Formats: sequence, C-alpha cells, structure tokens
Amino acid sequence: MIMERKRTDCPALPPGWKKEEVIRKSGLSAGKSDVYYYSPTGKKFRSKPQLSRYLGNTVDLGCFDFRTGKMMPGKMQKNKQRLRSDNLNMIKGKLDLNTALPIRQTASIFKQPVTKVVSHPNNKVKTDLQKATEQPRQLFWEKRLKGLRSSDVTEEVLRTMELPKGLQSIGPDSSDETLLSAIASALHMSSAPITGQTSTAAEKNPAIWLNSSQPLCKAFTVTDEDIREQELKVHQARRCLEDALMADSVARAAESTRDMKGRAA
DNA sequence: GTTCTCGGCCG
DNA sequence: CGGCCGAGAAC
Repeated sequence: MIMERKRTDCPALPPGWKKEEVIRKSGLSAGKSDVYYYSPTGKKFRSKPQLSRYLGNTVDLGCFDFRTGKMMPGKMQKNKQRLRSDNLNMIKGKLDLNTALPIRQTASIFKQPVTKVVSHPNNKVKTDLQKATEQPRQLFWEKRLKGLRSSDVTEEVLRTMELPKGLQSIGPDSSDETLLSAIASALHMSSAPITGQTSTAAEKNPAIWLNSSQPLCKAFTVTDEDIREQELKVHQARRCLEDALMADSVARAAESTRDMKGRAA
C-alpha cells in the first residue's frame, strides 16, 4: 500500500495550484515537515524564494506565509527588507531608491476580481473565474489618463518618454501623451502580448471596431534593430542605477561613521 | 537521467 | 528554531 500524499488546494492560490505537506519519517529531524507547492503545470516549488523567482515582479509575496499557504496581513512590518519609502529616508529628503514596483494586494497573491461571484438558487452563474477577471471597460477609457504626469520627489515634472515613430495612436485623442499612457497601462495590466489594433477597420471607425483589450494604437512591428536599441538603453539605465546605488551606500556608510564619532565625542 | 528525502547551514 | 537548499539515496 502506498502512503497517499495529499495535495490540497490552497486558499490563497488560484485553482490548479496545489500545496503538499510531507512529514519526515526518519532521521534526526523525524517529525518535522516540509511544504511544497505545485503550479498548474506541475512544477514543484520548495521555498518562497523559488516561488518568488518564478512569479517575478507581478506578485508581492511579502505577506504570503509559505508554510500555511495563507496571506498573513499583519505579518508584514517586521520584514527586514523594509521599503525604503517609509520613515527616515523620506523625512530626511533623500532620494527614494527603492526599485520594487508597487503591486496591488488582494487576498490572493494573484490578480483576481474584486467582485465576488456567488451562486444563487435557480441562477446559472459563470463558474469560469479566469474569464470573470475580464471586466467590461469603457470605450476610450484611456482618455481619463490625460494630464497624468510622472514627477520626481521634488515634484519636478519628468520629461516624457519619446515614442518610436512606428507607434501611432488611434481614437478621439491622438496626442502622444495619451498614446504613452495607453501603452504603459496595457503593459502593466495584462500579461498578454500587446499588438495594438490589428484591424484596419478600427483605424477608420474605432468607436465600432476597437479591440478593447488592446491599447489605442495602430498595429506595429518590432524590429531586431528596435530590440538592440532597447537593450542598449536598458544596459545604460542599469549602469546608472548601479552607480546611484553605490553612491548611496557609500554615503550611508560615511554617515553612520559620522554618527558614531558624534556619539563618542 | 529524475525524484525523494534528510542534513545541515545560516539568519 | 525554522526556512532554505545541497547532496546522497532511491527509483
């Protein structure tokens, strides 16, 4: 007879993910247990860092408890990797060098609908939760992004990005500003490929033919040249970031040395 | 080769 | 003490 290992569903994970707890049955650590997770595709995960690596930046596992598989809302603050944005650093007016993206927190570690789907007697209810995450959207909702600008800590408005000539917007507002917002939003909200409006009908009459799951821009192609250029930019940006982080840590070290001398004197 | 399992390090 | 991961054992 085989000891059936139970792979249980996990409350904080979407359907398909399974959690398993294996009790050690021999050795010095007998009685201790190990927890594993399985992705819908069957990949096994044996630690939080491993899970985190796999899920990438789309998910903040900060308050996810690996052992229990639940989100622990309270258990977050004593995190040693405190976000630099709180307290001291900001008060002292230093640059915020935190590179983590802000990620919306929900009960699940994954994107999920806020509207709860409940069954009702005599009602047929959509049971496909994946589909349910697609909410109806207002046509040309991107227009509402108009006027939003990014700014640095001194509230100096940052120079906007220059978009490649190949990108052209569609719809009632054809400013570059809206185009940038639309594309940035699309990249942020969906993991599906961003192609732009592939139907030529949409260019002529977007109010009718618009594919609302794609940003308000004409279909575009990305050339190898584009990719190489982008790689170069990323390299340069990383270089700058590296320099900034080094400078920051040097400054920090110097400051703490000064503090200690100050206290001794 | 892959998967399972426990040791042991390190915070 | 517990999370994490290496590496030997098992298959």
